Amino acid sequence: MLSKKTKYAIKALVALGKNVENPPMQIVRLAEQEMIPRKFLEQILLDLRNAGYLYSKKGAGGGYSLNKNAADIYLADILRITDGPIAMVPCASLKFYRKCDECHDEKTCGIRKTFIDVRDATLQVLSRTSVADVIARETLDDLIS
Amino acid sequence: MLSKKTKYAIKALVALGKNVENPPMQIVRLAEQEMIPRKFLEQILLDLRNAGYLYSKKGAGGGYSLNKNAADIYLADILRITDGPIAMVPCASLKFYRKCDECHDEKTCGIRKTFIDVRDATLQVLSRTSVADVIARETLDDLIS
DNA sequence: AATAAAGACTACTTATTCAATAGACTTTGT
DNA sequence: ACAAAGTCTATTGAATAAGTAGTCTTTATT
Repeated sequence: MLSKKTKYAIKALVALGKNVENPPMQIVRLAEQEMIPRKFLEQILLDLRNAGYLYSKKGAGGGYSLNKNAADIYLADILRITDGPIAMVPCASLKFYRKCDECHDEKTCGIRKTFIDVRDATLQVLSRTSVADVIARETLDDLIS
Repeated sequence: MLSKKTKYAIKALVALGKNVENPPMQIVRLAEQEMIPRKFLEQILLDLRNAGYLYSKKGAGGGYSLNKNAADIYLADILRITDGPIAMVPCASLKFYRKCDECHDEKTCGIRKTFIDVRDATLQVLSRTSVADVIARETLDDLIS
């Protein structure tokens, strides 16, 4: 399951993506609008900022805005920042590889191979879906329904 | 991440799948062989049994064996027994649907749509991979290397 | 019939991780 | 100078996962 942290991160990015024409958005406003606990959101935004996805400005009139085009922010990368590995077992992780405690011989582990396939299938979606895509999908259905 | 419970479950099924020509295997033996805490394994096997995947026999000479052909035991179903939903968000789950707390309007939720795609991609692998496949993949590489 | 070898079931405890909160510090515009 | 923002680290509380314990039931063997 996705952590709340990750859900909040995605929601924040989507909100900032929609806010791109306007002046930077303050944490407090974002927290209220998206119903995210303020101090928790603060940490999340900080992580995203330190990873280069957000631009922030201190002081009066400050706030947060996207530091990249929404179309260049992929969910896979966000998940990795907030939740760590995408693979379901550490030994199948691309970016956070760790040996499984339970695993004797990784070379012949059928479980590992299967979960590498799962990881690839997951990434097929997540590393191609951007914040812009998520926004597009929302507004698309707004129009239809 | 997969829980240890699920990893243990898969390992147990694989071990029992390999043991299919022999008399039923006792919990204690299985626990030793697969390095799984005995009492924890006991619970796991019970779950798998109650779900119809294992046959068990009490008393002297008793033990556990598969109740289905290993080729008919799919990982997706096992995961659901031991870990619950496969989807990364409850609102995208096929078998364990629940509304997300954070979600206002599910109909237009871009996050939901994306994670339905992820779920489908994951199931594409997990609902086609059986215990027999896992075993095959192990022994296959035994031969090659 | 007695006994021992197994599994069945339920309850409990402990450890770990997640979610949230708190507070002191820094930067910047007016 | 001051207030409005973000920065950063530490701590607390809650939930879940992992593991443990103990008693009950069934069955094969003698």
